[in-house]
Amino acid sequence: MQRKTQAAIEALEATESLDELSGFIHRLRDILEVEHLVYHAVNGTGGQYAALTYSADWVARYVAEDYARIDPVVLEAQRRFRPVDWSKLDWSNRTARAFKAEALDAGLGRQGFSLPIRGPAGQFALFSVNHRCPAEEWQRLTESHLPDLILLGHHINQRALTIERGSDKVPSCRLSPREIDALTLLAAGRNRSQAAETLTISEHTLRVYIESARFKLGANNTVHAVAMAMNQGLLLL
Amino acid sequence: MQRKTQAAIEALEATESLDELSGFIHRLRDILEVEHLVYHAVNGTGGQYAALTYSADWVARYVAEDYARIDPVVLEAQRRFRPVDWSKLDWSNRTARAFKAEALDAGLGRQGFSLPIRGPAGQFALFSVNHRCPAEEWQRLTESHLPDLILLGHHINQRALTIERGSDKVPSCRLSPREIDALTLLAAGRNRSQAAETLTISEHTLRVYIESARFKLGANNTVHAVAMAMNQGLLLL
DNA sequence: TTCGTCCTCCCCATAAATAGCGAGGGCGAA
DNA sequence: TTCGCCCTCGCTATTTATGGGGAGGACGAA
Repeated sequence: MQRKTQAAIEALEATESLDELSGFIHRLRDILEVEHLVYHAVNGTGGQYAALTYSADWVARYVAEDYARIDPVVLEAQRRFRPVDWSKLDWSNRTARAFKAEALDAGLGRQGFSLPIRGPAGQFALFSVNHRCPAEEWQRLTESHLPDLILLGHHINQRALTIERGSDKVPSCRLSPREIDALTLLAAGRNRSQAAETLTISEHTLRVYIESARFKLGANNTVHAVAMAMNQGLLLL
Repeated sequence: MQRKTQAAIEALEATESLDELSGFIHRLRDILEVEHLVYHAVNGTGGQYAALTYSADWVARYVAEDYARIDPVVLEAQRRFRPVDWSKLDWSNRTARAFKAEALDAGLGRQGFSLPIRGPAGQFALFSVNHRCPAEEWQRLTESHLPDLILLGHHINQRALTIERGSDKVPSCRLSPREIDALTLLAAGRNRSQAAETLTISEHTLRVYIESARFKLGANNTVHAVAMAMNQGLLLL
């Protein structure tokens, strides 16, 4: 397995476009001998990209119905660091059961897990493996392959980031220290007068920083500026 | 090496407190036979924790001078997904050179790299390896050990999260879909009337959602609420 | 059924942020 | 040295957000 992973990662490095990445995902599915493989990324500014082996029908329905909002796997993975085993989630409520029925209908296997991956600027991706086998076999599979899959997931994400913007680095404008201070304090919940007091400057000066930051970031207003700065990892809080 | 990593991860699972984690870092440093090892985490709400082998003096100075704001390694790692090789950074400007001189003075080796690790709710950690050896040897070391170190870093972070709050799950309040919609649009730069128009509801209704979200999140104002929601990964944008 | 939560709508007064005009000194790069 | 950027301060007017009070229907869980 380790050898296979190494080979897969090397093949991955050769992918130059999102199409090739999709092809890679399909080949990797065959190599791993599982039912489905999904890489799905959402970047901090709302752009989405997926490379997956699900049927086009299921993908279309998932997107159209905005299932990401109710999919228990997505909801759980967003709050966790560890891989999420699908069978260990709460499928008891009505929406979850309906969703699961639809998923099985669309050809998904009953076993699966999803690996949350987070990148810079609020980027979030899920690398999911889906399979059709007895629970014990699935248990063995996941335990033995998890380290390799974690590594693979991270490399895929890194590759996707690199393809998307030529590097995995977030392009970010430079804010001056004071501008960062100002936005940080606002993000922490202070209003302008409190923030100015904290920085021991006049409220007007603080305002100048906010305006300047807004201008640099191309933000429409303060809320927007803070959100953008957070997305770009400019605020240490 | 792979065997060592496996053993280390198993030992890691047995740590039950932050002190034990610190002890683990020290032992791991000896096992890896490197100069220094650092795990440093910042959670979304500003809490910090570090387990490291640096001298107490250097740590005290780093914290007192708020070096995280100027440390080129930290600044670069925040915008990247891949490990950051210290030697490949820009050390040319004045502050960076002064910082490097101080670091070398404090007993750090010239070689090093840092692995950015991101958890839920805006959590960010750096797992850094520092060593004292010729550049070519360092090159070989990093190349051969990188996969293991990535795995180790993630396990350490997971362990730290688990120790800190009993699980790696983020306790987060539930926002209703409309509340999420409202905050998301505000974060995207729209004002209330525009956001209301987008959602085809009255501006007043939108306001109710924002207030409700503010209340649930315990936020002082809208900017704060958006920042908190982003930190908790509640906004998909 | 009842309770809680969510979604939707309205008015009014006050607090806060935004937009516009200024000004001057410091400090580094070209 | 000049140009640009950063830091600092003041005034005024307008727009926008917040806080307080209401109200009703839908829907799911206990």
